[in-house]
Amino acid sequence: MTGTTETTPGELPKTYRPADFEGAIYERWVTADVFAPDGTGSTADPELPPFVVIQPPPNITGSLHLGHAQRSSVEDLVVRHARMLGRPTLFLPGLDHASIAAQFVLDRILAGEGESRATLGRERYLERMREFVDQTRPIMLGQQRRVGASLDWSRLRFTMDEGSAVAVREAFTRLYRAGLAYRTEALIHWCPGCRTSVSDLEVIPTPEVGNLWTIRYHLLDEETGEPLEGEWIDVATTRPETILGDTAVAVHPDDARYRGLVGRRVRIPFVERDVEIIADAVVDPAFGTGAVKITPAHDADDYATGRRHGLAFVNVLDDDATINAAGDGFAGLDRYDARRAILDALETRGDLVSAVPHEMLVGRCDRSNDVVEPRLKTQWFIRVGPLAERALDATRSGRTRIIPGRFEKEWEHWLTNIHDWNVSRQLWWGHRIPAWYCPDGHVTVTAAADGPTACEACGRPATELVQDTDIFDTWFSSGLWPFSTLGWPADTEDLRRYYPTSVMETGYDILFFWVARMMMLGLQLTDREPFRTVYLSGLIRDPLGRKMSKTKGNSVDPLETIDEFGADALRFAVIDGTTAGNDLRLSREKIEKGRNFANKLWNAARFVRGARPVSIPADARRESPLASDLGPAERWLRSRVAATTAAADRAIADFAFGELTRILYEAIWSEYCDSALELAKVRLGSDDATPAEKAATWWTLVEALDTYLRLLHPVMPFVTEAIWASLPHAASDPELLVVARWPGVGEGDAAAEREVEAVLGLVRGIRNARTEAGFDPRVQLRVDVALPVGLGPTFEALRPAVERLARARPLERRLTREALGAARAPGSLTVLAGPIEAVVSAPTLDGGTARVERTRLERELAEAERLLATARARLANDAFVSKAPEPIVAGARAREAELADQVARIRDRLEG
RNA sequence: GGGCGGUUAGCUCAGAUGGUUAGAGCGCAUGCUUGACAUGCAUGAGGUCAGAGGUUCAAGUCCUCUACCGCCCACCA
Repeated sequence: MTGTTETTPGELPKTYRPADFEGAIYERWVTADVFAPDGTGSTADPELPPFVVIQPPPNITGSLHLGHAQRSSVEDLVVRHARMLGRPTLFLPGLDHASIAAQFVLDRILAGEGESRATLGRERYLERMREFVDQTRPIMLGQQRRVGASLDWSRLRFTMDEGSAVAVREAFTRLYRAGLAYRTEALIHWCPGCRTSVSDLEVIPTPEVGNLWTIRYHLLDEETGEPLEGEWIDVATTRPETILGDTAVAVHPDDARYRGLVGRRVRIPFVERDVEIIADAVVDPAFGTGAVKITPAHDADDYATGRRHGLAFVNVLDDDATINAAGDGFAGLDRYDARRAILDALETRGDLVSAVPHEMLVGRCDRSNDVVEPRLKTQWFIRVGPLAERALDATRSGRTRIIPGRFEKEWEHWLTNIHDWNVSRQLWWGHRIPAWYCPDGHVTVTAAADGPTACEACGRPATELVQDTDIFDTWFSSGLWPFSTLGWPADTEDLRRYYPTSVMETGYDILFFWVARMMMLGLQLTDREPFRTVYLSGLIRDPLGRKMSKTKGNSVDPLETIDEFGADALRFAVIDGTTAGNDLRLSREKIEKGRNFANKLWNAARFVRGARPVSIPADARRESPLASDLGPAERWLRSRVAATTAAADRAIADFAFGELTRILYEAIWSEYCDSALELAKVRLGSDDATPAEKAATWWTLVEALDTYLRLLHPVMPFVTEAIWASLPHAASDPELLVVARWPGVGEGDAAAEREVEAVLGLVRGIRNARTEAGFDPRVQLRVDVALPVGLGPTFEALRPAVERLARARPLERRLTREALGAARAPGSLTVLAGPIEAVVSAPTLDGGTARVERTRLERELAEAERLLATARARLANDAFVSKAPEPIVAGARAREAELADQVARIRDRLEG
């Protein structure tokens, strides 16, 4: 697309109503096919390196929340910026099947219908899940469009699609062949509510006050092997029901109290099992009684102890956390009912010694909040040690950078202390583990879609093999996301061209869940770091700092916000004032700020359009004004635009997006609207300016606005696109801003900036004096001005503007301060605006004005003297003068001279 | 028990490599129907940068300690 069309700039309605145009603009982008790196509307330079962001796939469980809106906004920002730089840019959309989260949601829905997993059975349950997902998918994709995410919809992926299935099977098979996936019976975390094992990360240690019960185990008579009434050992436990699985009692080897008991045996009550008292350094003699009951099948510590001492492992829990047959008389009871029953029974026997309240951490399921039970189970694990090494190397070497950098410490710590990853889940919605077992216990793992043809070990035919009923942890397929989405394991063109990806943006809360896994699996399977930069966003919180959640009722629906304020306002709100990795309290006020900013820009554009000089036709092609027709205000504006562009470039390079919006807000509102447009109004309406000069003024306004729209587009794409369409464009411009070029940095003009800002300072000074003296804001004031050498031409050029902005007429210019002194009359006001000095004549001469003037000058004098004293003290310090760098010292001297001059001038006025 | 972050205006937050007088928005005060905008304009008030030491010519910024708040990791039954 070359932009040679003769488009007449469109209209800009009087009122900014984002709902009127945002949807239409998104449709235009899609229709023009600008989001695909190779789309027909793309203006990308194929020679430039591609820029790739694979979207973190939101869970397909219902709807997007504000956190998603923020993520999408940040991702879209970097993507749109790269696209405007002309890089082939891929922003790939996706959805995550979120197995456990999705089952949790569906189970609740089913419960409302009187159904359950059990009543439906696997096949019908999965059917229901596919129906559910088919319902939520379009809702979620629609939400992404509303936010304005410039995703390449032709590449939409799902973690349960065929491509992901192939990748999952292939990845697992390769890990298995490399000895990095293994199956073993081990202690895992079991969530009775979800009826599945969960990983370490999904167990949330939750503080609770429970009880520490002390229980008496009777020693056995060494002769008869029968329990002795008078000899015992007291053990402490917080989970009495685990007594049923005890297979030893342990004491510390150096504990004198128990030295004689090591090697003796005790009888475990109820199950009537005789176990040995062992010595192990894991026991803390200072805690409880110093003796610990050992339940190797239901406690991580005890499991390790059991391994060391070759103890028996007795599993006493069923999947639903009821006591199983091993629990003898308590079989069938729920774990907590069993606990009470056991305590009652112990009390009856006289073996319950004490019960004291005890603060402890209880592991709860991240998803269901149920208390998780450690339990023995045969599962698949990923051996992460070697993978973690490579992930660490990626960040240590700088090949992958984490922003903000402080998270690299957590990354280091987690990856160096990582345990093997349990990937088996006893759920239904997910990728089934591609492992088949033969009656002889052999294992066959294959990536083949139809499964193995025969047992790898003994050759038994496929018909005799049974596939593992478990599925993978949802994060296993997510971990392949950066490359499974590009076609891996096939050697596709996409993979060659777009992998490794550029930026991975996500919340810091899933750094380990997801980013670390992608890094480990990516390095192992593709031999490349899957991304160059990890950008971690903070979490969105409510105005009180709480995490947003539907159950708390404090969550905000992004669509409602967009309906009311527009997507641009929301995008601005979640980016402005944020820093990487820091949480954001999102309030209505913040979104209003974004909406107001968009409205301001809208109205500024309306003004510019309406201010077009008659000499310029409505459908004129963009022109660059001649330098000779520019006045100081125009040179100042062009210089400020250049400075803003440079600052915006730097902010984006630093991933400092909060800084980016601050810079643009300031430039557009405070400089462009408050000053540039006000100065331009005067020149455009002046009888003295030539048509060429007026045209130059207008083109300068258009040029500046055009640049600001480009700079702001990645943050607020809709309003900038809408306004841009209403402005004249250059022949080289495309039709849509979304694929227009990012601005280059123009030339600065330090003199123009200095001089115009001095004159603007004079305006502010006069306004200030007027307000303080309580003069009627409407009345014209007579102002006499003394200027420093060199400021004359700029002052003359801007004189009409000053007269209008400060309501100062006549505005007389006297070259010397002496001449100015002569203009002073009783009751007049003195204004010191940097290098400019002015005398404002009071419209009415009275004592009140004089008093106000005197108070004001005295206050200014005190302040100036204080600053001067500080400046002098600094320069009087030899150490400063000799050690500080030359420019700093020179600056300090200039500062001192300026302050001294100011003090002298104020004194002069006060005394005169 | 380790580790990390936060503490800056009434509120929410910015403050690259230490360097003139620490900024913004909201809120507050006063005044404005100035021909783009009351979703606005003008002017102003408001901060011993959590506390205590230290390094330095110079500290909101670097170091140490302390106090609150929050987070991550961790096998005390």
